[in-house]
Amino acid sequence: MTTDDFNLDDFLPYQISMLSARMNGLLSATYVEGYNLSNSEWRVLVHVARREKMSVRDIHKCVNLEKPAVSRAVTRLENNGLLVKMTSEQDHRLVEIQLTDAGIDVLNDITPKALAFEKKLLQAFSAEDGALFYTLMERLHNQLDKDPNATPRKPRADGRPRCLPD
Amino acid sequence: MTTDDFNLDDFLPYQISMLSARMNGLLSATYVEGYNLSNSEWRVLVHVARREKMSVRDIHKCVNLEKPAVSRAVTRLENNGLLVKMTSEQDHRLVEIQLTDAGIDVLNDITPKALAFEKKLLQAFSAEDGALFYTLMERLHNQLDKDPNATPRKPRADGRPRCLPD
DNA sequence: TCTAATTCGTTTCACTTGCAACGAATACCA
DNA sequence: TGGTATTCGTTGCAAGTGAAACGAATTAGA
Repeated sequence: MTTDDFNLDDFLPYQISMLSARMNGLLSATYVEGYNLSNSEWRVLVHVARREKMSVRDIHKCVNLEKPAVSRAVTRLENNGLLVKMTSEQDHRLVEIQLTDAGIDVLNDITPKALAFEKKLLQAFSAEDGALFYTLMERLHNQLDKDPNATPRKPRADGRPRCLPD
Repeated sequence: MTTDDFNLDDFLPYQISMLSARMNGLLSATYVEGYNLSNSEWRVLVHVARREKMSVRDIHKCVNLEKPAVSRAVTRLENNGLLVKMTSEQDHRLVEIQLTDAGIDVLNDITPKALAFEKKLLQAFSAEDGALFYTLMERLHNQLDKDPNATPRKPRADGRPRCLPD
């Protein structure tokens, strides 16, 4: 195997990285529109919407963000009036994060746009291909799980237990 | 559409972002191993291997890196003795970048590891599924191309013309 | 030929990020 | 109960990134 034969463009991790960058770059335009939200802030906002009294740790556990990133995003969002932060009564280490009405408004405005963006993307696929693509991504995740050095996958945040506060 | 119905985990851009992050995070371990190369530096190194007398602009045009990122990566690689930089005779603005023997050695060591990593990932797929996955990614790229705000896709760097210095 | 526009690579700046360390609060356990 | 460990959120720090600006070199056009 000589070095010359290696072609970055066909290299799977690079391809996915490129696709991700393009896609998320374009998506940013959606939620930056008017509100100037960063990617991290949007993720936090979306996740906090799931439930009242979310803690920084809850968010960190579910969304793919480091603890400091969550902390800072929350601070910025609070400064912009989109959420409020109160120290928990039961455990003074914990912070209870909650959307404000303004935060809810913003989210209600942005969410449909984000979904429309996704929908437009998915027009590239037939219904079966769309499902297949998700399946294939899932297989790659499973393959990554086999490597102990891989970043562990974040649990799902939806209805099923895995991620809601214990 | 209420905000609560939105599930980040099923959101295509987020999913791809997660997959990319996990995959590239794990890959980094490969080329950091012993050489302490950053992602940018590895991309530059790989690309420079394609041809002698590569310029910063050539790299920027092909690899998905901003010009300043390329410039700095090249500087670091030069300081580490993996490539040399000479101003072009014909055009004094241009820089001619070229791997050193040390650079070639490093690349010859890392490349097979990177390919092995990719191969292991692809074990998640049957041969047909692998090809299909690439096809589906291609369709997503095409869909992104339709949006004028999307970052234009970098041309391929392989034998076929698109990317080699004009 | 002489000036203006363009190109190339670098630098600067503001911003984000990941990692480690820290103080405060709580849990654990002899 | 008292002392150690652990957990939580924040902060500092070093490094990386994107956008704009800049100087040097070249090209284009009057």
